[in-house]
Amino acid sequence: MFYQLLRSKIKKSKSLSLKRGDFIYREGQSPENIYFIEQGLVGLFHVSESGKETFLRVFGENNIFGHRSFFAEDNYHANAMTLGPTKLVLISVEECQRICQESPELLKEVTKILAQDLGDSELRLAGLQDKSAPKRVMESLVYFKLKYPDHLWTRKEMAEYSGTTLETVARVMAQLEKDGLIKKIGRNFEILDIQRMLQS
Amino acid sequence: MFYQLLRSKIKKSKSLSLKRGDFIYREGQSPENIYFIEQGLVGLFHVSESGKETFLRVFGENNIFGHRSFFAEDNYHANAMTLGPTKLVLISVEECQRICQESPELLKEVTKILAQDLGDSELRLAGLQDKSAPKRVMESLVYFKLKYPDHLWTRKEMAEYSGTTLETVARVMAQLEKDGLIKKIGRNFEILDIQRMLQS
DNA sequence: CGTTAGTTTGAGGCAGATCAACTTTGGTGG
DNA sequence: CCACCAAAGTTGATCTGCCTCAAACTAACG
Repeated sequence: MFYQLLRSKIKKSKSLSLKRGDFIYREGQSPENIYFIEQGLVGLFHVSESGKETFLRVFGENNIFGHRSFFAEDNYHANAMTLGPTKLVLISVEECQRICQESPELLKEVTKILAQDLGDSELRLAGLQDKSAPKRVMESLVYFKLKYPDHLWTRKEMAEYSGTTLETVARVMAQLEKDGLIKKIGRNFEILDIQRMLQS
Repeated sequence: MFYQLLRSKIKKSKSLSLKRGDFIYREGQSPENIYFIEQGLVGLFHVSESGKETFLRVFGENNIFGHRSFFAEDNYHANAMTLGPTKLVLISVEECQRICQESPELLKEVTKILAQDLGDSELRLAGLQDKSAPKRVMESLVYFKLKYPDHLWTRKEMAEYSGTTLETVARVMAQLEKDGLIKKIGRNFEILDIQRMLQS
């Protein structure tokens, strides 16, 4: 596995414990570390001039983040924020350099992750053009529930991921419950019929 | 430079000459080559079920394409099509494997390209949410004209890149000409005031 | 100079954003 | 344990940007 290989290569690192809503880094900063998630959940958000937020990527346990900027030799293009209590391992850029040189195998794994994420991002870009808002919301619900079933996702998070507004997410969810596709439980929800969620 | 390093590492390759509008590969196919552009221009397009096309990336001289799928170990997620007469060098996946192993330095360069493209794609994703159609069109005009000034870009290409329709592109361009920001020359155009194009 | 691909312009409609008011949830501390 | 309150969610009404459809026009190539 990727993360076991990575951890075995780390000689020097720092740890960091955070609560929900803490920022790990902000757009525009130059990367000082790559981050490994030992426990918890992190979201990557872009905030535009007008204040509109876009939810770019989610990172869960054993994922890394902050690597894009490091490899692009770029400043961060978005904000990284915890979505719940989180324990991180910080790997300095110097350490990253060393690890990459020492283990081309590991470098290739990171390349694979970037290539997959680029594909995902471009398919989302395309989906934004021709899929209706309800359809995008449904896909997001499935994505979040399958990948991170234990997290309580807010309407805002799901809206910013699917490229809509929280009102639209609420309306779509109300309709989906009427149609028997999901069941709302307090602020949480449960998917009753994944098949129909994805095909319609 | 990246492409000189790459070319020096290639031992075995094929060449291919194409005219405008030829497909190099199609969505869903499994990658058999990575492609290097010796001369010409190639566009990467995603076509959705409903038939809507999205222009994902442009590749010019000394660029590679097809690499994302190779590294993601994925099938192609889009169609690659020539935008003009083009001369390609085909590098088989076996050859790619060999080159990556032989030159981690080159691998790191490819990783950099992927990381940059991921950043670009995510910023476009964010821009699609909060920038108006006219603004996105203006940014696309600037992008295309600066990067590939010699190519005659169609309204359709610019629309599919900026996430609008050709009608909207035509309307925006008419207004821009009225405002003295661009000058239309036949089907081509010229930017008169880049500063104002980007700030407004 | 005919043909076709590309472009322009107009009219109309609608999906979904926005604004606003109200309700619910669930954590906190008294 | 309950009352309170801020945060989160719901629902309705309105409004508009831009897509869609349609039709006429024009560039550019053989």
